Amino acid sequence: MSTTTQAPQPPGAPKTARGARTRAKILVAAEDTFGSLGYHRAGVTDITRAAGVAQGTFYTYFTSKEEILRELVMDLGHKLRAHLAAQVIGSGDRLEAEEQGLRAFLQYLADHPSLYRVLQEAQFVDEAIYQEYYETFARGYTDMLNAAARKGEIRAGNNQHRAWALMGMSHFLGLKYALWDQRAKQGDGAFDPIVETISDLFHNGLALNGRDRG
Amino acid sequence: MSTTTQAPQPPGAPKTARGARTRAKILVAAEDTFGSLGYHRAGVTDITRAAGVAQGTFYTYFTSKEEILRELVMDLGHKLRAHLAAQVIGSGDRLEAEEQGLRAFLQYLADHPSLYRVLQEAQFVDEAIYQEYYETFARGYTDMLNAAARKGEIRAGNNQHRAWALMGMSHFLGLKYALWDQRAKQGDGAFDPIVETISDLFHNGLALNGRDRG
DNA sequence: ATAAAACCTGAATCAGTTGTCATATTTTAT
DNA sequence: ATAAAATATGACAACTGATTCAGGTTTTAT
Repeated sequence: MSTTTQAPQPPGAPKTARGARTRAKILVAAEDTFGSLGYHRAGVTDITRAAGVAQGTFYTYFTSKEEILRELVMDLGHKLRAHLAAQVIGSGDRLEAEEQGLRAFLQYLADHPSLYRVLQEAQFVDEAIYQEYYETFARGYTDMLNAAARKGEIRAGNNQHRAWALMGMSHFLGLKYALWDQRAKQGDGAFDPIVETISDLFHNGLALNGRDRG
Repeated sequence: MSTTTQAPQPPGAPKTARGARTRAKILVAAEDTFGSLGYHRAGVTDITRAAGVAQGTFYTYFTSKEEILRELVMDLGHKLRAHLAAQVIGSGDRLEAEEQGLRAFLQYLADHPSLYRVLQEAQFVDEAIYQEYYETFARGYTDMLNAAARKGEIRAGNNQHRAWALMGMSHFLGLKYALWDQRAKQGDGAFDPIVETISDLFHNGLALNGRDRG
């Protein structure tokens, strides 16, 4: 048999350049629409209108509104991780990478506010995908911290706990300063004071005297 | 005129013991129902069924499904703050209070998982109330850190940034360890290792050598 | 005891949604 | 050039779920 085994395309995959274009348009429109209206307020109608196609076309490529959200979440996650990874290369050590990473994250959020909304709302539509998103992130983060600890760049400690704590810090700082506080999102060094505060925490802790205790 | 000026009751306020009871039943039922089904999946029907009253009764006390969510958010916020405040009195200094507070928060979340879901979902129903919740929290937190800095209990630094960072840490640690990781939620010291990790961060930072830099 | 106020009921209304389908158009392969 | 496959259309079926309302029941005040 001529076994030119094609990678089994998912059901709604386009088989034409035009189809691929349309699918992509819908995806972008969904990101915008979910981002501004929110998942529940956004109807499929709103998405297709924004994409400039008919309602029915949506169902040529996606089986449901929920499915497109899932795809969006994975998409945005990949993009963010790629962006952060790119911004962090060239850091001398882990602590420097943390600073760069935080800065890059805040900037990315300010530039792509939809990411946040889509992701956070996904939590209540399909909790599994939300968990997976953060567990994946945390796994990578933990590994990096473990490597840094081996290299003697950071103190020994439970790096899984730390990874979740650091993700939480970034998340809330982003929420407050990149999304809610509009002023000063412009300008390249807009987030420097925040990064500086966190850097100080990493280098010196919060206690007045950096000594150990019980 | 006999000016016995009553505090102007909100529209749907009950005027009878029975009414107050019913209203309370609905509120509790709403917390449970939103908590387990989520805001959107939970119908008013589900709430009233859980409360053991007819649909129509709901609208005797609340003007909309959205309104009861708002009330719930404020309610839960008050309860949580009261709980944390109570658990933290008797701490020697701010750092000890942070540890106690984190432990108490994690335990509270494990015991009242609805809090989290209701609050996070409120974000997409009425963003203003969500912001207000955290801004209120942050304000109090910042004040406490400022006071601690004056007393020399913690390093000088931007305490607003720190407040948001600390809230984020708690939030994510709670998400992961109090809500998602089921194992070991029992037992009094279940969260001790986590608190220990964060305590170490506060006392010694993340860097290997607690020296200052640039 | 009785009228008034408060409270409760649940069927009906009403606005909006997702997802389907028969049909029309465009692209691809021969 | 032409048939087959892929893509696009938009009206519509089927359903969901919030809110209303006219009328019954319980509580309160006199």
